[in-house]
Amino acid sequence: MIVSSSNHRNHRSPSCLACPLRLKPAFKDKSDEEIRFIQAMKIDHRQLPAGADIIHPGQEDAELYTLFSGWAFRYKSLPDGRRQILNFLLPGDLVGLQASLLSAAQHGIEALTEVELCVFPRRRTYEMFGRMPALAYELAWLGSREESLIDENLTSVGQRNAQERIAALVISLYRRAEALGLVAENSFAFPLTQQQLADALGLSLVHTSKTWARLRKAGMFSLERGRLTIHNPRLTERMALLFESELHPRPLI
Amino acid sequence: MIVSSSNHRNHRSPSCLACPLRLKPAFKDKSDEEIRFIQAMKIDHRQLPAGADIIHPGQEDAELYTLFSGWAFRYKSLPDGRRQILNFLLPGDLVGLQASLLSAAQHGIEALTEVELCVFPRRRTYEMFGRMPALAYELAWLGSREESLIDENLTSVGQRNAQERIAALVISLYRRAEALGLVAENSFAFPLTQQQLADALGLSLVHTSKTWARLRKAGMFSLERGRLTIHNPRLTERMALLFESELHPRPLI
DNA sequence: CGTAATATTGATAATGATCAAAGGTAGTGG
DNA sequence: CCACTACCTTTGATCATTATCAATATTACG
Repeated sequence: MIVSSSNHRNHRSPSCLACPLRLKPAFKDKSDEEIRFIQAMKIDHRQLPAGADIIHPGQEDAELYTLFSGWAFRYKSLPDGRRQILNFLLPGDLVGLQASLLSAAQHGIEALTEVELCVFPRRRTYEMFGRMPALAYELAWLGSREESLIDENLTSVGQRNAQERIAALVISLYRRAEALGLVAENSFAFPLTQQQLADALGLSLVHTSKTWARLRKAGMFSLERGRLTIHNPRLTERMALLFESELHPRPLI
Repeated sequence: MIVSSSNHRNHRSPSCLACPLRLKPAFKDKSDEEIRFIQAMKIDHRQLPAGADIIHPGQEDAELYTLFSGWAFRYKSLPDGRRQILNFLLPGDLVGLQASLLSAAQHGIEALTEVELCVFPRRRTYEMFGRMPALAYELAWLGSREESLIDENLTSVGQRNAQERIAALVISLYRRAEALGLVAENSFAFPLTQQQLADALGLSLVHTSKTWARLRKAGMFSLERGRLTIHNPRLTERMALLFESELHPRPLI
């Protein structure tokens, strides 16, 4: 399913000034002028069902989006069908910055749940750099933050074993959900299938299922009616072998 | 070894207008005005030996660099010493964009060979966004290109087997060297140790050595006096399972 | 209620990790 | 120029983790 069909246009487009995402702790304060500029740039507000393609691999005219609600993921596929999920996108995340700066998308982006997207014209990205440097800087900042997330995933897949990878992924999503105010009593909505987990972790479906079950039975977390509860976040962080950059001016070894 | 020591300052700082990197096919044309602005921003030209830290993990005041000559790599370490090499940096690449936009470096950057760096003040990055939007856009573009490289590495480490990973890494470096005009008769300078290869591929040193030897004996490439020759680049690309995004509007599966 | 998608489990195979030891190579200093 | 050292590479043997195959629950949904 391709985004460009207009059936999903939502005419009750919310005002950016009143955007609920502005209230979240994770969001920096923006001036009203900037918000008005964003509002003027916004050309659409779209709703898409779970499983929809937001950007398909190779697409050359991908617009720039902001994820207003729901989850999505970026992925890359090999010619034989294997695919790697690169990172997950949560509300407030920028969608398609890389695709709109490069001439063609080197990856796909798919809606994981039903999503709402704010749509901005890629053609005017360059204009924005000229007229709203603070926003352009913010864009670059968001891009760097995404890169940092991918760095973390690459480190996971390259160096951690199955248990550690699951712990790292789960705690990373937990922390992000927490920053958005989506965590209540250590639990948050967790819409991933095990196939998607496997594709993100670089593991087979079967091994993912077994390791997931083992950690669940060991009491690391539980999953009920689509909500994941992390019983001891700090412990999970330690099992994921997180945190080193703060400690060592030079890598240990 | 930390970069900030001034022993490595080189007072014969070359003019940006005459920068040899401007001549390379990979570089877009910039106006003389932009080049003069870059020249004015440039505060130093540094030389560092192989193995030197350019940015260390957690560093908060990392400057922004351009790699003038030599190779470097970005990496992340786990508390127990395992490390993942995230990507390699070749001449003309931006060094430390992520570190200068985020409050602290989430990774380290190390010189792989002796390097020369052009140094720009991180404090003035923001100023540049206001005064030279075209350059700011270029910066964001370079950042996206780096992210795209990491996406590719993550896909490799998550989905490809040892042979395919080696083929993919080797061909990726080959293509980048080619774009810089560093390839002659299918061969280019290749300064990596097997430990660094292993850390980039997410494989053990021993398995890397064995697989590397197997591919060498199978005739994929040869390595003599520090130069790698790829005997059949197209074939190597196919063995790496490269290229799908151009072909499929939707992933096969 | 039936059907398709998703999750679980057991058995076996393959890939890659670890351990250990021995060659190479380059650089240093006598 | 040789000997010494440190680092890097190669190789064989064994072990562990993860993949694959196959069959059976379970859940979600029209």
